[in-house]
Formats: sequence, structure tokens, C-alpha cells
Amino acid sequence: MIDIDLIRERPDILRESGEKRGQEFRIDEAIDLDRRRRSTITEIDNLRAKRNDVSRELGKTSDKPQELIEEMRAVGSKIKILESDEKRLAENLDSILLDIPNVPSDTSPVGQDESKNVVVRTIGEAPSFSFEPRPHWEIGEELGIIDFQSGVKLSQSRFYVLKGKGATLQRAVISWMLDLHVKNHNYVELYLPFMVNRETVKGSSHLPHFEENMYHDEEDDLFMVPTAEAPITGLFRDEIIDESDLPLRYVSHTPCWRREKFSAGRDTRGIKRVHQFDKVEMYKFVKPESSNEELEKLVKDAERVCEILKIPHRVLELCTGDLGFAASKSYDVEMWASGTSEWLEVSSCSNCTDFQSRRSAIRYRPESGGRPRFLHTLNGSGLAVPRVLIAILENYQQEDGSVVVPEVLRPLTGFDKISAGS
RNA sequence: GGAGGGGUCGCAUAGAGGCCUAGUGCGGGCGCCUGCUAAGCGCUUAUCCCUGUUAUGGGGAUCGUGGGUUCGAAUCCCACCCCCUCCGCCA
Repeated sequence: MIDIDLIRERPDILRESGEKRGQEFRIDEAIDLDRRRRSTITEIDNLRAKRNDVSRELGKTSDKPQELIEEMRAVGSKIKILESDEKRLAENLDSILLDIPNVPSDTSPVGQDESKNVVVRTIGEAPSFSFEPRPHWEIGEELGIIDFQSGVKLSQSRFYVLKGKGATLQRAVISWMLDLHVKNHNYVELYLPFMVNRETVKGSSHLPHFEENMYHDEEDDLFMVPTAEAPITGLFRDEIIDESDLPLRYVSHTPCWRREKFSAGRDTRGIKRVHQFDKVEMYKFVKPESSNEELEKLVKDAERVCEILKIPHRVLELCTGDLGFAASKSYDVEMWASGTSEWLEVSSCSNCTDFQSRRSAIRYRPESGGRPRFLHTLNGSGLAVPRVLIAILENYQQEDGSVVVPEVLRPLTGFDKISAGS
């Protein structure tokens, strides 16, 4: 949620933000609704003050003048009418405000689409092969570790089954990434609900604009989490945190469910884009003045995974048109996949500034005292599991069709190679 | 799922139409007292909104949530949510 003060005092900032993102917001309408709403509130408050006075007097005397009671009855019904006006104005205003994304950071490159993203750095060399490297879906099927047909049989397309060493490899990847962030990067591990209520997804700003992409349980009005970002944001909804407790850093492994409605027909082969995937997510609650610095550290934490796995990667800074709804500044981390010869987005690290905390009412009390302030939230994958598996399979594949397990994972897998029939 | 009980200020509790503009205790803050500490004493102690000015201003809202009754609701009525106890079911 953007700051209503921007509507009131700096609509120019929002207009500029809209231009940078290539969107248009109904700012003038919002300004008008806000003005009408405030004057309605003033009117309501004045009437209530009057009624409170009179009622208090009536309470003190045994003599109850009928005409005063009549008058207050009229005031009461006037208040009711104004209240419903106010409610309607607030709803209309909200529906505009909820549609306005976060304001891009001044440092984000300006551009309409992903072609304007900027490569910040590239680390590692693509491995060279003495043979034609194959895509992961061929490798996975041949080794008998990814079973696409069973996924379709059990569910529908874009679901899959991991078998044998494939499943073990995934478990090792998850466990190792969690340990890395907990032990070396100072995050606290969380085990979270995989279904969350409406308030929670509203707070993380997946509602309303992401609604079509989430699986929803009608009976209990719960949403399957599209990312751990949603429940973690909700952890401190409507709470005031002591400044001395900040920053809070969390990491959690959850499945993520997405309908992928907007990607119909894209990436239909393999496990790159599926309805259910696992992810290790990093998340921070920080003081506003430190969020830029924390974003840089967050990216480093994600990159560390690539480095240790010895998989080439690059970091992109997203341009304004490619930024997510809640993000003001984002970096994507991409791993190189030799088989498909493409860069795979394995992490998107974002500084959401006070956008989500405003929406979720997450504040902190300054040590120096004074009013509570909205804190800043950041999130980033650390990393998306299926795409890491893709990168491992495609970059560690051997001429004989086997796949070597990255060294760091071997203590967890208990094997150093996956070969056909093994 | 059934039957009971309950949700009040950070915590604990009082409150049962107007004396609640929510009391008291604890905890927190400031001060006094004081060899030090403790005790004692005094003051203070939430959030949001409107207005406004920079005054330690005025007003409104918030007693689980949302409706209703009433001149007036923490208090009465309705619905929902959550917690506890027992029963049933169950990994």
C-alpha cells in the first residue's frame, strides 16, 4: 500500500512512478475521493461530539426532555447515513490505492520491459562439453528420476514426480541451503502454514492483483501459499516491534503453488515452470535506513548458493517496468543451464520498503521513543529448488548420461553420482 | 462435529445500560527520598483517524470481529472468529 500522503502531497511522484512502470493510476479520482471522505469524517465526528454531550447530560438528570431525545434520534440517523457514505468512499478509494504498486527506487534503471534490465555482474564460466549437452527433461527421464507422466496422471500437466536419487537430491539441496543460511548467514528457520487466510495474502499484497494465480480453498477461504513471503509477512501483522529486536531475518522452506495462468504455453517442458515447487525463502524486517544495504547482503546470500555449487550465475538489476508489484528495487539471480543454453531465474531479491509493512501494519517503536514507524521488508529466494535441480542436471551431466553430484551435497545425498538404473 | 465456559489497556484482573472520559495490581518510564541496593512516595504509561496549529490544542474511534436495539452499549440482542474443558473422531 502506498502512503496516502503521496496522493495528498506528492501526486507528481506517483505520476512519475506510473510513467516509469508503464502504467496509469487513477490519481485525480483518488484525490477527490480522499477529500470527500475527510470532510465526511469531520461531519460525522462533529455530530458524534454533539450527541455525546447531550447524552452525557441526559444521563445526569432524572428529567428527560422529550424534544432533546427526538433531536438526538435525528442526529443518530444522520450519522448512520454519513457513515455509510464514508464507508463507500473509503472502499472506492481503497480499490484505487490497492492497485497502485510500490514506487520504484531512484536507482532502478528505467525501462518498459525485461530487455532494459541491467546485468550487474557475471560470475563463473559456462562449463565446456565434449558432447552436445542435453536438456534436463531428457536427462531426468532417462535416469528415471523425473516422472512427468505420473504427475499428469495424479494431478494435471505441470505436475511431476521425483523418484529415487532425484528425490534424495532435492531433499539434500533443500537441507543444505537451509543450513547455509541458518549457520553462515544468520537467518532463523521457520516452518510455516502452507495455507493462509485472506488477511495474510492481502497484507503481502498478493491480493488483489495475484488472486488469479493462487489456489484457493472455498470452504475455509484459505489460499495455498504462492511463496513463503506471504506467511512471513503476516507473522507480524498489526504488531509493533521493539527497535532493539531489528533486524529480524528468517528463512523457510515451503512448497509454492501457482496457477501460472499468465504463462500458458510458456516453458511447458521440464520442471522450470510448474504448479507446485519448493523454495527456500529468505526474508528480513529492517529499519528503513538500512534496507538498501540489507538488499545487497540478501543478494550475496543468494549468490553464495551458486558459488558453492560451482554453477555460473549472473545478477540483473530489474528495470522499473519489470519490478514486482510490492518491490521498489530488485535484483534477479540467474543460473546458467548448459542443456537449454539459457539463464534460469533462481532468485528475485527485492526491497519492498514500507509497502508491505504499511499494508500489514507492521511497525517498530524507535528506541528514542515517539510514534511507531513502518519498517522495511525484503525478500529473496535462496533459492528456487526445481531450477537449481535443472542447473545441476544440465551442468553436471556426463557424456555417458550420468550426473555427478556437486561436492557439497554428497554428505547429504550419500552418493556422488546418478546413473541410469542406479 | 456435540456440550459447556470464556475473549476488557504490555500482563493480570474489576466492571452487568449513564458515577467507565474503562478502575486496580504488576511490568515499563520520569522524579523525590536515600551511604549503595531494596522499599516507600509522587507523576506517567496504547493505537488509529479528523481538524489544526506548532499549544503539554480541540474532536472522534477502538473492551475478539461485524451488524442491531437505545438519546446513550464493555454492559442488552443477532451472526461470525478465536481460546479453554469434556465427549466423539483421528496421523
